[in-house]
Amino acid sequence: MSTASDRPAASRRRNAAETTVAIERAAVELVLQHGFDQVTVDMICEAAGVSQRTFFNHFKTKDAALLGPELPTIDERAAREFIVSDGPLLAEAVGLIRVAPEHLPVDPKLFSDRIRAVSAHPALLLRQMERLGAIEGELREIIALRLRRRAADGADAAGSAESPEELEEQAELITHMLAGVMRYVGMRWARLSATGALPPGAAPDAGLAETLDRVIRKLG
Amino acid sequence: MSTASDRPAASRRRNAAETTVAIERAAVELVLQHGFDQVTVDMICEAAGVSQRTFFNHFKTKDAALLGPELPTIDERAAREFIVSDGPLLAEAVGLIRVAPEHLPVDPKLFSDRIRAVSAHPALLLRQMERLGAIEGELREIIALRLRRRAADGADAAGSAESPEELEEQAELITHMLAGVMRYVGMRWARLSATGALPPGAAPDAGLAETLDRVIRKLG
DNA sequence: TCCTATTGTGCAGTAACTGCACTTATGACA
DNA sequence: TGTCATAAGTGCAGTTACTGCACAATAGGA
Repeated sequence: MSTASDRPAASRRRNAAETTVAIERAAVELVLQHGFDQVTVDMICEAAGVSQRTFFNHFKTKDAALLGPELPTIDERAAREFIVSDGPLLAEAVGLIRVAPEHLPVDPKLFSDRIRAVSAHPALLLRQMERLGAIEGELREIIALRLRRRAADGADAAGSAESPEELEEQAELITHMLAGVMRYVGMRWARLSATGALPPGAAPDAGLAETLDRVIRKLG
Repeated sequence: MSTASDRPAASRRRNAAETTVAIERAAVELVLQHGFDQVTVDMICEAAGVSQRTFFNHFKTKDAALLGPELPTIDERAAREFIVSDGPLLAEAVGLIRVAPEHLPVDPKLFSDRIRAVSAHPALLLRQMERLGAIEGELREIIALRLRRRAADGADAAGSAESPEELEEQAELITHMLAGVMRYVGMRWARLSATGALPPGAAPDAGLAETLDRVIRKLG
C-alpha cells in the first residue's frame, strides 16, 4: 500500500495545486462514506493516486487534508472601522473575521462536501475552530486599540480612569470571549447546515447580533 | 527500550495508585527538564521503572500522564444557588466549576511541578482547558434553567417574551462565552504562576468578577 | 497452603509522520 | 531541436504513539 507505482500509465504528473485538490477530494469523500476514524492516510493516497510521501508533502497532517487550506484572516478595512466604532463590540468583532480562500477557484462541491464531512465529526469541527488561534494576537491588539481609543475619548462617562495594563487585560478577556462566540457561531452553522435548515451559501452569523445583544443584557 | 525486565530486583509490584503517581512524577520531571516534544513515552517508562504496556494501562495518552486525572466538576450546591441568583451571571458561573481531585491525597510537589510543566507549553495548557468540554452540557442546562426562571419571574421588565427555543440558544451562546472566560482564567493563572507573581495556593479567579463587570459594560 | 483477583509484561501489529536520497516529467532557453 | 535546471513525485527505512492478546508473577484473603 501507499506506493503509487500502479497507476493509469497515462498522465502522470500534474501541477501542485491539482494534486492538492485531488487529495482533498479523496479525503472528504472517504470520510463522508466511512467516518474520520475509519479512514487511513493510505486509503486516501490510493484513492487520490498518490504515494503516502506525496500526501505528506502536500499536507502537514491528516486533519489538514480534510479541513483544507483556508485560514481565518482579518479584514483590514473593517478593522479600521471597528476601532473607531461605538457599536456593539462583540458583534462587530465577529464581522472582522473572514475566511481567506488561499487558492480562489474553489470547487463548490468540494466545499460543501467538506462542510458536511467536518461538521459530522465534532472533534474535527473543534479543530477547525481552533484555527483562529492563529489570529488571536492580532484580534487582541485591535480590540485593545478600540478600548484605548474609547478611554481617551472619555466615552466611559463614569470617569473611572483605567490603566493601560487594565485595558490590556480587558482586551485579552474579550478576545477569549470572542473565541467562544466564534465557536458558537461555527457549531450553530454546522448544526443548521446539517439539518438543511439553512441555504448553502447563507451567512454563518445571521441573527447573531440580535442574540448577542439580548444575551449581553443578561450578563450584568 | 520500554521493557522493564532490568529493574532493581527488589520490590516489584506496587498498588495501582502508586504506579500511577510514579509515572506522573517521571513524566512531569522529564518534561520540565527537556520540554514536552523531546520526551518520549519510553523515556517516561524507564524513569518510572515500568514497561510501555503498563504506561498505557494507566493512561490513555501521553498527554494524560502529564495533565493528571483531575477533571472539572460542577459544585451541586453552588449550582442550585446559581439558578435562583440575580447576581453577575458569568462571574457566578465561573464559581460553579471546581476541579475534582480524583484521588485526594495529592502530592503538593507533583501538583506545583505539573502546573509549571503544563503552563510552559501552550498547546498542553489548551488541551487542559478543553477538558471542560466534558461538563459543557451540564453547564448549558444549568444556565438555561436560570434563564427560564428569570423569564418566568418577569425579571426582564422589558417584557419581550422570549420563546423557550430562544432561551436555549442564549444558554448555548453563554456557555461558549463562559468557556472563553475559563480559558482566560486558566491562561492568566498560568502566566502569573510562572512569573511567581502569585502565591502557590492562590485562587485562580481573584479579581475576575471586577474585570468581568467592567468588560461587560463595554460590550453593549 | 492454595486460590484468585490485581498488577504487570512481551510481543506483534497499526497508523501517523519524517528525513534522505533518488527519479522523472516540464518548460524555458540556447 | 537538444539540453538542462527545477518542480513534482517516489521509495525506503526509521521513529513515535497506541492497541489487542495471551501470559507471568505476586499479594492477600480463605
